Amino acid sequence: MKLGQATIKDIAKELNVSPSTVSRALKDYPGISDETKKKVKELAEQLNYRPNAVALSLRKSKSFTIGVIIPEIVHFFFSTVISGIEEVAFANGYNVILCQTNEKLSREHSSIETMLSNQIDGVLVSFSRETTDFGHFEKLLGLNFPIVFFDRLPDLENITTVTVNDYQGAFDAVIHLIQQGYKRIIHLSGPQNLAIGKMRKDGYLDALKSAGIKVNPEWIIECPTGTEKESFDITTKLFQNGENKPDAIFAHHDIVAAGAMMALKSLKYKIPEDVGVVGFSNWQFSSMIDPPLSTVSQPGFKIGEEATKLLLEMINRKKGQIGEAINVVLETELLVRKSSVKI
Amino acid sequence: MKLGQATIKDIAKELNVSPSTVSRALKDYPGISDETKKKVKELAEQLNYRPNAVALSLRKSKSFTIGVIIPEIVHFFFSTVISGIEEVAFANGYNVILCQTNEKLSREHSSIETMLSNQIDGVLVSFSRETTDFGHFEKLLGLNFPIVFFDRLPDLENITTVTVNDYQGAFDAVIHLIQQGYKRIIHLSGPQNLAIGKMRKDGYLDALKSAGIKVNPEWIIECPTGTEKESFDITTKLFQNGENKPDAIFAHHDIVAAGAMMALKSLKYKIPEDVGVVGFSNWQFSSMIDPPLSTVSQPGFKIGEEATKLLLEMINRKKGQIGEAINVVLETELLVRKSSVKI
DNA sequence: TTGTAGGCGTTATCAC
DNA sequence: GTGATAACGCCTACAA
Repeated sequence: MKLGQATIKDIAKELNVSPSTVSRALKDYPGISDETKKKVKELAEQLNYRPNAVALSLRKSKSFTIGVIIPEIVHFFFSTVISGIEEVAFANGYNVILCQTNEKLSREHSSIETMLSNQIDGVLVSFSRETTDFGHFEKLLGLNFPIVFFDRLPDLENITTVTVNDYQGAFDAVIHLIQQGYKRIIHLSGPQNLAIGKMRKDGYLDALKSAGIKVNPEWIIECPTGTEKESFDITTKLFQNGENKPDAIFAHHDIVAAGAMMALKSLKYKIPEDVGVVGFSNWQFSSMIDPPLSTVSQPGFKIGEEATKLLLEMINRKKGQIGEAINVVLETELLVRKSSVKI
Repeated sequence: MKLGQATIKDIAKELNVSPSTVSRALKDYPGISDETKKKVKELAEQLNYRPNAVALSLRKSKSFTIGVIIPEIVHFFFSTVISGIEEVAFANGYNVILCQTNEKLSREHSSIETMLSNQIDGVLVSFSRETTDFGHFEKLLGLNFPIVFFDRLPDLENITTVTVNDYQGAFDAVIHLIQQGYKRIIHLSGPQNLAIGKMRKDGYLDALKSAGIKVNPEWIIECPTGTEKESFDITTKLFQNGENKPDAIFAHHDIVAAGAMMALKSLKYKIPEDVGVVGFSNWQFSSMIDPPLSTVSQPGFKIGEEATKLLLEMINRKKGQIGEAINVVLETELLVRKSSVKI
């Protein structure tokens, strides 16, 4: 009532009818005379009446609001996902409440608490890097509360998920490098406690195996934080000395790849002639760097869309009953640019 | 009640006390026996009681929710702003409802409507490119509804705003180019119906004037959509033929600059030797492209923080009474990288 | 120290 | 066709 907003009562009083009549008139319920309807609607228009969604939420025990829990908004990938979420939610009359966890478990807990307090109808989750125990989600799942996990999946049964085929994406990328004639392909991997990190590594390993290349365990180097600087340092160290140096890099994501490329360039290696590079995620910058970075694109917007569609279906009890698992896996696409084209 | 959540009533019934007693006990109101308090709190804990924020909103006519209206979430700048907003809101117990307009006025209207329906306590706005009439905001401002405009400002009096000093940022950038010895500096400008576009152009113009360089009106080329491709095409055309070609580009933002750089490179111009380039906004990719792009960095996160702080103050009626204008202007920082260092 | 009642805005149910 | 009432969950002035 900040705005001195008109309520149904105000309209009722002004027209000397009961609030229920006004309510019915506004919603074109049967059994209201056309005359009353008209009067009510006109006055509503005039007073700029706007239904109070909070009162409706209380009344209906439904808020038409969904929550989104995300590690970091500023990651390009996540921002595209949010964009997709927002589109579908908006189109269906749902609001989006956003919380970023900054990869902190504590923040994940409190975000969920406030969201539940706010009676969200369901939640889309990509959990934090710190999250290893999923009790807070299990409790909700046990109550059949609608949750869709996207991008990062917990090790739980009967959950609804949307991911990309990270394994296949990685596999394709490495096969591509092999086809281009690269032989000593290293992997700058992501944290191995996230499924996503494991999947990409597995794709890398299987690609090498399928080409009959023996895997050197030293070729897998973890980049836990995933910053540009980290991978710059790692790459510099790797290529500075020693023999039998790698001739290609498959990076866990584009930032890591970019850091590696900068290191290579500062060491005067030529990309792609001396070293080929492929990243993951198709960040916005990837096509603009020099040479343009080959990468595996993930359909972020689509992930957001799909996850939200599923969530809304669960909310409306069409799908996702207890015990029913739905797992959507979206395909990646290998974008071949200059950084990996030797031939 | 999706979750079969316990309510105050449930607790009251179980303990054979009245709901008001429970309410008071939970909030440590004076005049409740320690014994009752303890019993109530224990049971609340046990039942996993969680206050219903919706009921509270209705009761108090205050939702502890703020709205954010933003053109595009996937713009790096905006995503950093959102991040700042989210941080401050979260720290103060406020929720953030997010709507992106995709630069559509119609969407801006409907987003505001639903947000108001949801009884948001205030709103942070960066309006769409299509918005030229501000009636919908004026109406709210007239009702003393808390609004903070950021980044893009409407031409209205007595409003609360947070921006960066676009003029100064542009001025600094162009002076820098001049100091580097560039003489024929063109400006790939933004849409001139946004203040931001005008400010940057004015900074450009004044910098040239202050250096005694006569401005050639043909040196200002508008890039209305601001895509990479657009600026690639414009730049290609510009540098392909004709004499007395420009020797530097000041671009309205980094994407435009990146498009221009790609065009220059494909025409075999050397950056920065033949042509210097400076962008605006310090997008994430800017330091990673080749050569790294000099740019004017805007403190996006800080904008979000400041705007939210102001909004919360207005909501709590500490500042921002009718007729009081607060305009925060944050300073930009020129980041000199390779793309503009000739000397 | 605790209980009662009314109300925030809306609508479903029953009554006239 | 329309009105009165109760209820969603919570808080608080007032009463006891």
